[in-house]
Amino acid sequence: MRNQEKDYSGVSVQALWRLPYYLNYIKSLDEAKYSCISAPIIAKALNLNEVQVRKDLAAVSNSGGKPKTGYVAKELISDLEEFLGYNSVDEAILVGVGHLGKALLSYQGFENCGLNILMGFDKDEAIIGTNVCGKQILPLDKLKDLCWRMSVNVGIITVPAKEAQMICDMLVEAGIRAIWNFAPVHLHVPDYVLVQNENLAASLAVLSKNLTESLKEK
Amino acid sequence: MRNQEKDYSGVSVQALWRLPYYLNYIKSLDEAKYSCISAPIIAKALNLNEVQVRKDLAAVSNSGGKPKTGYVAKELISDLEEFLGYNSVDEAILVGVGHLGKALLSYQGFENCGLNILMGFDKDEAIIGTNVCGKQILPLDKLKDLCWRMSVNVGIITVPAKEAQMICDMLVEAGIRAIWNFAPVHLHVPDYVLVQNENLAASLAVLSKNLTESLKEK
DNA sequence: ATTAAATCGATAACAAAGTATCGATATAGA
DNA sequence: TCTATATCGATACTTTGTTATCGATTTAAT
Ligand SMILES: NC(=O)c1ccc[n+]([C@@H]2O[C@H](COP(=O)([O-])OP(=O)(O)OC[C@H]3O[C@@H](n4cnc5c(N)ncnc54)[C@H](O)[C@@H]3O)[C@@H](O)[C@H]2O)c1
Ligand SMILES: NC(=O)c1ccc[n+]([C@@H]2O[C@H](COP(=O)([O-])OP(=O)(O)OC[C@H]3O[C@@H](n4cnc5c(N)ncnc54)[C@H](O)[C@@H]3O)[C@@H](O)[C@H]2O)c1
Repeated sequence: MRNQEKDYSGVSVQALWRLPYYLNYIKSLDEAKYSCISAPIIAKALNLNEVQVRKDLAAVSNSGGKPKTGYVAKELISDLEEFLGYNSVDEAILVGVGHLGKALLSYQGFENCGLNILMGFDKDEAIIGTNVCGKQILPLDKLKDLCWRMSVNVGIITVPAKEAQMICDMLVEAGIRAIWNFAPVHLHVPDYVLVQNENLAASLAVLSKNLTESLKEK
Repeated sequence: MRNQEKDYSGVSVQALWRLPYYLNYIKSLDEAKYSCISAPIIAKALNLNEVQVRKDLAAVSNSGGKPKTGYVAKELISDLEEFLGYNSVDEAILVGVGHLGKALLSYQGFENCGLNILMGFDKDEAIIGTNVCGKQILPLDKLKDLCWRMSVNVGIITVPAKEAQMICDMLVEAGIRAIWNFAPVHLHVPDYVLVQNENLAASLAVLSKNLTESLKEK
């Protein structure tokens, strides 16, 4: 529901979620001081179990670590980036250029993660023809043709919940292979299309439930 | 890393994530036609296992279901809402009123989920004093005092990654008990403070990894 | 009234993820 | 050079989460 189910390449879904944190942490280190980094140190920094870190790293890196010293930071970084696909760019389009859509369109950080959002689509005449951070906003009727022509694989849905399934169908029709869905609904897609849900309301529910329980404890 | 670890009230973390989808789905049904709803139907609609649905519902609802007919939709809705804490409001403040922060501040949907974002904080003079959807933007030096006075429990972090830990410390100092963190970094907090990470970059990594593998398959 | 079909709840089997342990090995310091 | 220690990788174990099965129960149709 939340994540993809399958675990590709021997890496579990949950492990995959941890990888960006490893990468981020290792990158944040002072290179001179930490040319090598060990599993226990990473584990401590990220509040994880040391064995888990070792296992996760083993799954994505052949570089291997040395007893006493740990792993070579540089190699880990490049292995993680390679594994996460940060080096190969996916082309994406976004549908629904409202508050959230605009935030995503203007975010630079995705480019470092191998996602290139080419343009936005909306049904609102007022916004069609404008651009957000240099990215054009186009009408929906251009969607299919452009996706085919530019071989876009990823579609981002930031329209209101009740429009989401319709837009989803349109994206599938346009040859999209993966959908990043921010609308709080379950989408129906053919088998060959991936859906990654980013359900902030669900996330919030988890937070508030835990908060309630945590406050109760005292 | 991604979620809270503990499973309160006999509901696993993963189950908790599914609950909002159940709620959403059941609410979307035509009341007249579906005054009762069965686990197999819900399972089919959300692409889940029937037994899992039954188990999840059993954990949050005492209403119980009847053979042949299923559960009473109305009761399920109210039990789910109650369990998820949608009836009791948490007060929140948000720090970092940039692209993403503005989107969150202007989103109405959180109110139905029991989250009330009172106001925003930023360090940028240009935005301080303005308001977003009726919510005031204040300078950081007002943060601590206001949080104490209004007994704010939830803090939302939407500042750049490198500022996040500092803001986090400030929130902890201000008595915040739960942090919803949108910056792609691991935050260090005392035991009694909850952190829910909303790491879009990590989410994207999962998506793009799966996409790559999925495209490879054919 | 009896029977057939659908669904429930409980239990049990299975699968996945996380953690502990242990021997092997590389390094730093005696 | 030798020894103590930190860390690795592999294996075994534990916990958590998912799925299958089965008897019991309710309803609707014969
Ligand atoms: N803003 C948030 O913080 C936030 C939080 C959680 C979830 N979400 C979800 O994200 C989605 C977008 O939220 P938002 O706050 O940006 O909403 P919004 O109303 O600001 O933007 C929606 C945009 O979609 C466009 N749109 C509507 N119907 C369309 C259609 N059929 N085709 C193309 N474009 C269409 C509208 O013109 C508008 O520009 C919603 O599903 C919402 O539930 C948003
Ligand atoms: N925009 C997105 O789509 C997106 C996606 C993924 C992650 N994020 C993360 O969310 C965070 C915010 O992203 P954004 O795109 O809104 O950035 P942004 O630059 O648009 O906004 C950041 C805001 O924080 C304020 N700020 C900076 N330092 C501050 C401080 N010390 N105290 C108070 N306010 C401060 C700035 O004035 C600005 O208003 C970042 O950590 C980013 O990595 C954003």
